[in-house]
Amino acid sequence: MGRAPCCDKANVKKGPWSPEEDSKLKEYIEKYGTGGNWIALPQKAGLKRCGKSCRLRWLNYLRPNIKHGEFSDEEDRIICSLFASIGSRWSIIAAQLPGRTDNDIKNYWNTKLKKKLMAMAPQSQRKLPSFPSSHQNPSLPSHSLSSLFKDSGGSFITSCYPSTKSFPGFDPISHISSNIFTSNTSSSSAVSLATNSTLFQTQDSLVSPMQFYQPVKENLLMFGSEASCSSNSDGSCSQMSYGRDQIKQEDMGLQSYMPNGFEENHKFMLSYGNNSNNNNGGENLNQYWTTGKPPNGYFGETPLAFDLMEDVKQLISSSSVGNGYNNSNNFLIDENKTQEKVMFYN
DNA sequence: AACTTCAACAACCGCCATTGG
DNA sequence: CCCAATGGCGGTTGTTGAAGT
Repeated sequence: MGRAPCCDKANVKKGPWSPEEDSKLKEYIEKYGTGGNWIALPQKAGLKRCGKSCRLRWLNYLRPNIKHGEFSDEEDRIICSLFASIGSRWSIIAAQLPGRTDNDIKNYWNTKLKKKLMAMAPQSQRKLPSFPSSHQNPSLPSHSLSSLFKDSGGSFITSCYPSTKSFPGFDPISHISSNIFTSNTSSSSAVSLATNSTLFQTQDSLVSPMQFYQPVKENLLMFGSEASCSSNSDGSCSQMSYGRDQIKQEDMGLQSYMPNGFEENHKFMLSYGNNSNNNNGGENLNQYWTTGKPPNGYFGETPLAFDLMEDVKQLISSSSVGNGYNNSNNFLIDENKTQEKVMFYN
């Protein structure tokens, strides 16, 4: 038996919204709020619309401070840079562009920005390379420019936008706020990206997508709303930490963030604990890593990025570190309990 | 003027994650 | 723990108007 429909399809209006419907919805929400229930809202507001449709209309068009119209060069830059990094995570990208909706950005990318990019590409490379198929890596963004780098040997973007050429789409994104990837919802995981130049170089010494990011801290790739870096005993620290959302909701998305340089010759360490000092979970895991054997697939096996998340999930759910998915003590947590992290060291 | 093509964007659909009974 | 309801997201389709023939 299939899922029950969210509304009575026969009795809901579809198609473009009329001004009357808009004002009904706007007035109702401004007066009563959404009540946390979109499904019930249309009936209360006197609308013959599906709840989902109301939600979309409100979020994409009616809510205050929505920006319509031309995208600025600055916005182009941010979109392109983020797309190159995380792929088609439109909601995350939209969170970095106040007033823009994910739908808006998606449309803008599909109709203009992508073409702009293609138009600037050399003739021989105008066809975007094929992306990894879903059976290889179903979670990889379908239009990930990181994949594009891999598949095209890294030459596509560089030949479009050599480093000497100023192009709004692929300048470094140092201007992006440190709370990049912070969603505007209750979960406030954030990301800051950093790398050293060698770490992210592709195997064939061509350009890496990460070169578009300004290094913030050497040898560090961190996902989290504040920069906390734990060093290895030898002082080296190459760390990636991911916000809670990346782990819980988009855990496989971790692969998307795996820079090429990590695929070989890098060890990884997974650490859990609370924010300032590792708790037992972290200690257990550190011990696991320093004294025990790493999970299969961690060292020198390619494609590491593809295997990594499975191993992380395995670790998290293993008895040695407890059930990290459900037991928040096993994550790094900030004082607001919004910043749970997984870290990797080399 | 009529028709066709194309671009832009609004809206829908289906899937998946989360939540709460 | 299970499952239905709901929310959120990304991909896709539909609609509209402008431009071209």
